[in-house]
Amino acid sequence: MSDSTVIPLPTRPRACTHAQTGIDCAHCDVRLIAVCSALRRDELASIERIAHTLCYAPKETLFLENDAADSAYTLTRGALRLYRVFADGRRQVIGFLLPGDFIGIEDDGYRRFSADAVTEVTLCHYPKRDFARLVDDKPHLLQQLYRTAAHDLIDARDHMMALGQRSAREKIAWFLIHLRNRFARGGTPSDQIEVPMSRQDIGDYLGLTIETVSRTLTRLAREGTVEISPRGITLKDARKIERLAAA
Amino acid sequence: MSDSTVIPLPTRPRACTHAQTGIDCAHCDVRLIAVCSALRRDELASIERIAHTLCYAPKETLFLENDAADSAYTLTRGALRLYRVFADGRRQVIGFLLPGDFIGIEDDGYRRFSADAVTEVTLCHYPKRDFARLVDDKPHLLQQLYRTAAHDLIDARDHMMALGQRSAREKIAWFLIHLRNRFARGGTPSDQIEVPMSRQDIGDYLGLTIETVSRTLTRLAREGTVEISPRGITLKDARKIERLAAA
DNA sequence: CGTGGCTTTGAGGGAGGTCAAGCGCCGTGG
DNA sequence: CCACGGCGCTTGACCTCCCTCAAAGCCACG
Repeated sequence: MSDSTVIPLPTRPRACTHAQTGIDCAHCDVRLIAVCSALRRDELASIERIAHTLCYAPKETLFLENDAADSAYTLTRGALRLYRVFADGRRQVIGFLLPGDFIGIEDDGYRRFSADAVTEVTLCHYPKRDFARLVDDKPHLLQQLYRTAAHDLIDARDHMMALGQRSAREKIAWFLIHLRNRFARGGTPSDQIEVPMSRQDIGDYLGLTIETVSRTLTRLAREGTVEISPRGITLKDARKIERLAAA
Repeated sequence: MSDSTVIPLPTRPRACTHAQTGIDCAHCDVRLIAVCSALRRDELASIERIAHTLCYAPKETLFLENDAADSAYTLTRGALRLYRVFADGRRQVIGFLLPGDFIGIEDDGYRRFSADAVTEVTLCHYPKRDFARLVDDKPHLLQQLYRTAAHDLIDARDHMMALGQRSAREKIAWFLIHLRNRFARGGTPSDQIEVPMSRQDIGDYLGLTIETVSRTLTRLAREGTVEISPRGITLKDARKIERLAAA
């Protein structure tokens, strides 16, 4: 994100074409991994009542840093990018969110980062007020939020390790392993990794330029360690990548 | 932390010489900023009952990554260093803790980082079991812990910005401003900053070598922007440092 | 007064950034 | 249907910032 001083504008969210039918938590894909997993089956109605579904197209912006934070979200489909930018345009991608992830933890009133859609995304949206009331009402939901925050902290510190100590090669390896494991979320991780984000995104996530990302990947590909395809990367020698990532 | 493969051993904590008298939360220096600020005056006895005071000398280790996490702490005096190390000895300092800071958030059973004393420190120590029971009992304490976690997350992401996007010069400037503001904690920040940690610590905190830290500081000093003394740094041109740090 | 730890300073090299050009893919419009 | 343009990715040449290696200075402490 070197040059472009174009400021993205928050996009008006749109009702999803496939979401004519309202919220049905019991059959939600992320029921078991999202924060709402803290709610018992008979409590689901209380969150269904305050939630509604939202969709964004790739590149659309959910919100910008310093916006008023008047809603929380659970991502149910697609991938989001969270980031902060310096005045001069340098961008740090804080993280990529995948289905089951939650937004709404750290803001006391205003957002501490910007968020936009990497792919087509679907979200479960909660007005902040209603959500806060719900949390007040259900202590186990607060506990779940606390666990989520704690987990995010671990993630952030892993990320710090990568940014501060690893070489470009190690950063890329770490990114691939990290992405693979997150896609798996408990299930068996596949070495065929979908990579929906651009080189620019990856670079800004790892503190590298797009050229270095590209060069490093092609070098790994030439060595036969990975295989690069238009919308994904396959680990041909997962062990080697893991070793690099652990380093 | 390039070479040394010496593994520090957790140190047996010692009763503090000046702490013969047991815990007295009402007169605690960090009463208003620590997590226990969530407790009403009449609730203090419940935490005094489970807490006791601990002291460590500089360089002593509280615990290591992967240790069982069977206690939580509030730091009441001195400075701690939290860090993780790679197998090959590379070290990332996660953060420095100052009076009022809390340890005990992110571990589900074992520690995610190591911690040791930078200066002489005093801690308020809580056995994990007792502390957990207390939290279960007091929802407002859980809320406070949640806020603390959220705040730590913001901190971690600020740190990520520094590690990923800033030059050596900007990193140092950011570090100085950051430290100054944390020492102030609401009060008026003084441009005379105590810097108890070594160049090695600062380097590992910022993803730089000690040589780069040293060179960058002396360059700032030669420009008259800062003044370096044995145990501290004075900002002679705070504006300039702030501008660099914001970058 | 010597020894060891921490810091500073210098010289040299290399990983990754910068600048620039070219390629492949896809959507658009003639 | 093909030409064109734009965007994202790759590749190359060059350069710079920071790392590496080495030596010397400065305290503090025994």
